[in-house]
Amino acid sequence: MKSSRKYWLFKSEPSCFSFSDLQQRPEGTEPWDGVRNYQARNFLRDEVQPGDGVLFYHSNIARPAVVGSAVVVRGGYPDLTALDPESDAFDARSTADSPIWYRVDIRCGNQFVRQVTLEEIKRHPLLAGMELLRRSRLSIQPVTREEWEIILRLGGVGE
DNA sequence: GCCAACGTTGGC
DNA sequence: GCCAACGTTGGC
Repeated sequence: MKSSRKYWLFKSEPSCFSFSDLQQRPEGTEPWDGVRNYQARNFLRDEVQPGDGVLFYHSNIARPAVVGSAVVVRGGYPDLTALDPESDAFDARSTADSPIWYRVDIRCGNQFVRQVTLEEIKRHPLLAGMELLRRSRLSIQPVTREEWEIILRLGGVGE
């Protein structure tokens, strides 16, 4: 049985990696690496699948917002930055045989015509249950199909 | 830049 | 396995 498509929200500080950075990558594709939180890791390793939809969220700025969509093009595989002593995300506990951290690859979808701000999400009755409003620290979050559709519509785009 | 929330570490 | 100390996230 083919599992159905899932939807996610990925956070990024735009000063670190923005949606426009993603758009400028070859084929708009980038490994989503450096995640060092176990719950987020579990999603990346076990649940995020090729074809899943991603809401790209800019955090830690004056006007936090979902700014675009993306699609998963490769499911969970070991995050090799954990093995690289030169990397900021190096983790001495992780090894090639027994990796701790995982990443997925995403490809940019559409930049929103208008950003969907955190403030707007808070005010929207149908978005009040979003994980984003409850688990402030989680950088990879599941999103329902309904939330996905509403936010794309508010953003003024299809996928 | 402040600071509350909260995930992680490590002593016991 | 508890929990205090510590570090980081992220809204404001």
